[in-house]
Amino acid sequence: MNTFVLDNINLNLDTILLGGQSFSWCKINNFYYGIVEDNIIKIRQLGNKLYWQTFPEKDNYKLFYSYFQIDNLYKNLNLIDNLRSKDDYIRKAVKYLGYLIILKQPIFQTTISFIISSNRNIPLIRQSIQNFCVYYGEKIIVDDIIFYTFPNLDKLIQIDEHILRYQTKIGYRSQYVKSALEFFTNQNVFVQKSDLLSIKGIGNKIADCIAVFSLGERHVTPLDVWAKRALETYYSINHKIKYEDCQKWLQNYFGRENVAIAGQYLFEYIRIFYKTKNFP
DNA sequence: CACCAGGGTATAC
DNA sequence: GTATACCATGGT
Repeated sequence: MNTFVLDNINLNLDTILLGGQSFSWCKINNFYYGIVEDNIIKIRQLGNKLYWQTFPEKDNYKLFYSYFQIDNLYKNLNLIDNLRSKDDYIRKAVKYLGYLIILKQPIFQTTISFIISSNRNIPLIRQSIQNFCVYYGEKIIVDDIIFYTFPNLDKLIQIDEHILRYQTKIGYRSQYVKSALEFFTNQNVFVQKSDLLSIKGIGNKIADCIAVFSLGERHVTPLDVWAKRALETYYSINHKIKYEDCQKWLQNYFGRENVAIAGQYLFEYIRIFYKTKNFP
């Protein structure tokens, strides 16, 4: 395993990897294993060290550094410290959740994943993504555990829409996946948020998921039912406020560069305590 | 049985 | 521009 030494900080990998950002990580024997398109990333945090390895290509520094945004790590943690002193709920959320980072996930897998996420809960989304991998991905064994990679464009485009719908259990969203596959077939490398809105099944919220979790956008956050609950509960913002106006309010309140990470804290924090209405 | 889940589309006004 | 029905699937 490779080692990355953290400067006296502790990342909350449970929330970062198993929360709302990605649906492709699992925790086995205290190691996290993540399916990142053709690769598996294995990681564990012990004391102030991150131990990591990649498969099947070993020691893929480029992948690890990019996915975990290592080059921006301390800058981003600084932003969290600034936010904490500025807002009481962020302060509570950081106190409870510790340090979170926003991953930079590959565009194709992220787009398919969040198209599938619409109007469903996280366990069900996970299950569908896993179906994609098991049925259409490549088998790869790591530590005697069987994984399946996320299928690529060339593979998925061969699958009949009705078969895909039946096997992955994504229901009516299969036509949205098809639209995404056509988009990537005609798209050369660079993807912008405005392009994503041309895909059927992608509206404001899912486009923001992809922008934040894959394209590195920082000045918006996905406004789903949980984010709206957080805004209504903590900041008395009516949930009927227009989507774009809501983002503007967040930019004004938290600062333009902080909306994504602030939103991530509010999302993960309220999801834990919403039922009890008690926010320690 | 009703209602909900990291929503979006089509249609109607 | 805004409101509403509808969309599959599985869990509670």
